[in-house]
Amino acid sequence: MEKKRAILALAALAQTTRLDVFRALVAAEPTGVAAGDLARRFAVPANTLSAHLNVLAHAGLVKGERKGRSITYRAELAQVRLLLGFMLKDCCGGNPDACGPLLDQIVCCPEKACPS
Amino acid sequence: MEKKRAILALAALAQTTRLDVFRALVAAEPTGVAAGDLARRFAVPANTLSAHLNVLAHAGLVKGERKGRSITYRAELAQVRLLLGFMLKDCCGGNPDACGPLLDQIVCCPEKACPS
DNA sequence: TAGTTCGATATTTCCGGAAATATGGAAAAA
DNA sequence: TTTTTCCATATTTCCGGAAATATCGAACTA
Repeated sequence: MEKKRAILALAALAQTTRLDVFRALVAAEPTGVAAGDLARRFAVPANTLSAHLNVLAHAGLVKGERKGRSITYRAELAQVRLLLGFMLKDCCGGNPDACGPLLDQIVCCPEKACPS
Repeated sequence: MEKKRAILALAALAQTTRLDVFRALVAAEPTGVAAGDLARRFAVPANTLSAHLNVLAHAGLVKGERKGRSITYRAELAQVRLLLGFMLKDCCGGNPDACGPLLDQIVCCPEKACPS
């Protein structure tokens, strides 16, 4: 991932409502959530939420698809993967010695990270 | 890492100069770099860089220590670790099925991630 | 009806000039 | 020699203008 897109993604996530929405969409994979449902869930006006969704979409982190009258948004996990890869490269690539303890302490799904 | 601090960190990194500086400091671990050297390297006025360093420090991503008349800044790898953990938790914790392919494709130091 | 776009306002962020603060070296004074 | 004074360097703080962002009512669209 190039720096420019990484900055877009970081900025998109650096806002309370957007981070909440994004987390909800990741958790809702692969089904997705309608924009209106998100607006209700987080008590945000529809137009404000629309603007936030637009920022997330512009960063490539989510994608909307019309489903009848409503529009279902889904998280783009591939983009998340690229973003995390970019950030890890900054640390590990820039300073390999820091990589070991860094990855060791990441507690997420260690058994899947090491498919023996 | 709590959400508030994660947002601070994401916002701190979502800016070209700050991301550049942060990357340089990660690469310069554990020695660190003086503020003035960073200003020269990235051709940014001292006061502007000082403001950026302040944002990074407030987010806990870097830390400055006086060394004589200059101030040496260092990256806080522990905080980076927390931030990456937070982001991974959003994906893996929120949707464990997405975790496997996500971590599999992270190319950083795979041999260290899986210390057989 | 569900969402988006437009337009206006409030707030925040970015930037750099000017001045203030901190440190230490070197010369001058006691 | 010790202390003070002065000066140069390093960085931060203060300030305001310009640009970007956040928010929401109202109109528009699918």
